[in-house]
Amino acid sequence: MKYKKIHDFELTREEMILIQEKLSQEVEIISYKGVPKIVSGVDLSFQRDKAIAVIVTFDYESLSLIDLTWAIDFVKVSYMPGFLAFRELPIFLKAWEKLQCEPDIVFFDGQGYAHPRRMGLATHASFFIEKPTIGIAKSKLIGDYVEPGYKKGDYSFLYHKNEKIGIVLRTKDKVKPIFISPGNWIDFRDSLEYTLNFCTKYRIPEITRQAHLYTQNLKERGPL
DNA sequence: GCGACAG
DNA sequence: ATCTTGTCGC
Repeated sequence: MKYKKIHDFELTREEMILIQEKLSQEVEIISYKGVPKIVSGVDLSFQRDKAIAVIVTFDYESLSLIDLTWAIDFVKVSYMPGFLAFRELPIFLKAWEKLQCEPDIVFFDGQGYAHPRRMGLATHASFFIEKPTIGIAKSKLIGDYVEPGYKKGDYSFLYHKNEKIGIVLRTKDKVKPIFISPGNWIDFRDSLEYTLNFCTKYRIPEITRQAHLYTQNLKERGPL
């Protein structure tokens, strides 16, 4: 949590860019050491000036739910492409503090390394929670790629300025692919493998799909 | 100037 | 992301 104070004040676009550029120098796309046992998925839902964040934690092997925590707070920053972390991290961290278990890896609903300054939501978040992270996006932010095959498991790489920044994965036969990118302290190969572990029968991997279902559910019940 | 643009 | 019903396709 050593970078938390960075968000304790209003930031201009230029200041946010400087923060992203500085943090990006510390990103390490490296192989994950060991086998993940407990993993978490994060998703947020908005309504007017408030938002709710949900963190679901699963057993990597059995895909059974281990824990579920959530938090609600007022949204202070509007959405701006490239600066999603500044809008969603505050509320996410509030839910993170309630977490009783300690996940090995955390999946986020957005980009990781596949960002203009290599500092997408998942990557930025890693510096607060100090855990390996992976970004799972339903659409592309930046980069170029060739359409992957149409069968589940087919994939291609996403490039930006001659650098590999992500993976375009077909998670189900004949459906739009999703965009996977390492957040931090994990590499492309592991990000792909761990994501595929959660690809059962839907386009969105269970780890983030479940978080999204709970987020929509809690909204309907009143809390938000 | 024009097109792109995570959630 | 959010506002919302029916409907086309496998």
